[in-house]
Amino acid sequence: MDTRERLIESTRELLWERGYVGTSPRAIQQRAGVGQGSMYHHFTGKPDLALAALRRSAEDMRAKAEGELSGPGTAYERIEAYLLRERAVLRGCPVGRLTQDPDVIADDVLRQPLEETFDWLRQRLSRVLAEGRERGELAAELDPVATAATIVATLQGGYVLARAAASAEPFEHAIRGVLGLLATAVKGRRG
Amino acid sequence: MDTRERLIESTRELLWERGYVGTSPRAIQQRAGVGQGSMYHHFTGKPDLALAALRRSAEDMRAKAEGELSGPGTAYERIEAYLLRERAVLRGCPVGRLTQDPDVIADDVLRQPLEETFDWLRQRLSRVLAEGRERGELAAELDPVATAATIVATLQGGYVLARAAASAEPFEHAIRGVLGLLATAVKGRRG
DNA sequence: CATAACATACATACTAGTAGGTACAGCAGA
DNA sequence: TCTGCTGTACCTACTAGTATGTATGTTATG
Repeated sequence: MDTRERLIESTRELLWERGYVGTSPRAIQQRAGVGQGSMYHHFTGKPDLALAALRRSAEDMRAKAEGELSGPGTAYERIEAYLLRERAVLRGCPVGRLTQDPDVIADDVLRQPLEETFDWLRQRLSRVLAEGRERGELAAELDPVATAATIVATLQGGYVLARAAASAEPFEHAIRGVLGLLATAVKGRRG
Repeated sequence: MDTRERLIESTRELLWERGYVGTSPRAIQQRAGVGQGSMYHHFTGKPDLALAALRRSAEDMRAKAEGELSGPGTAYERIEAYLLRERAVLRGCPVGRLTQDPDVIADDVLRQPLEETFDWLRQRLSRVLAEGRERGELAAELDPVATAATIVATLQGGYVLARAAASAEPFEHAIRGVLGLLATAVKGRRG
């Protein structure tokens, strides 16, 4: 792996472990095994490095979600597959994590990839739900846009609860709960 | 307001604005208009101050939730009142915010109030849901424990999305979505 | 009542170490 | 030899805290 690549991967790890304000250029250099000069050669500074790392994390997240959501099965099954894979990993969301960092949110260049990623995910889920409704799998009353936002929020909030509890239990309950609620909107299961 | 009180309130503000690692003792002193010696007289250090601030925020959050959840009305109405008040404030959760801070999560003394607060909230919502089910307001299939976790997660996740978008829109969608899903489990509304 | 003894409250100066960089010199390959 | 890359030195500001001082009470004792 070349120097630039090592810097990006080390930054990804540190942003995940320590957040943006908690990650120093020095720490990145040490983890990557790269001198200060090299780092400032490849990147203009800490925000530039963070942007590269963040874009890669967002890309990863998007590709994985697309894998499950574009797969076969009913709308419910695809969303279930997506949520259960996230539950299986239970590592937390490297993108969502950064939303709590004031320096990231204050910088529009850094915030934009965050916003785009969540917008994409909500729209993608919304399309899956709308398709399911058109096919008659889901109740007509179900609001695809609002429900998609709820699913993404449940996932992100589940990670918040898991960190507070230092345990996976609240996260698993939250996923089970949203799938249970969604199941009540599945036609054929009702009544 | 005396010195100790000003220190706690300034710490609360800064923890909310900048997080734990982003909040320095110096910044706290300056905002409180208090000298360094005074700060270290009243508190042993940064973690001690953060603990006092965090406990107060948790207490606030709990008291407000209890106000809505112990009020009159059906289970659905009380939960709706709670969620809509949070939506009206749309300030974010000062407790949930700290879960993304590694130094807070790593310190059991600081993490404990976070865990207790969310555990309490999940249990409180769970009891409201169980009562609603017993009274025949809600479908028998509804899982109170899982659904309570979903509601708390939706709220916390909604704040995550709102920060990423620098807008209240995703948060409002998420709240509307979870209330819509919950409404499908309200008896009399089905079919 | 006067005053010594002591605790409380607040302030200033100082510390080692880190944050986030700039400036520049050397070196290896095309 | 020029360009890309890397290493070393240096810089200013800040972090979290200690050490040491002083001003103001608050009892205890004669």
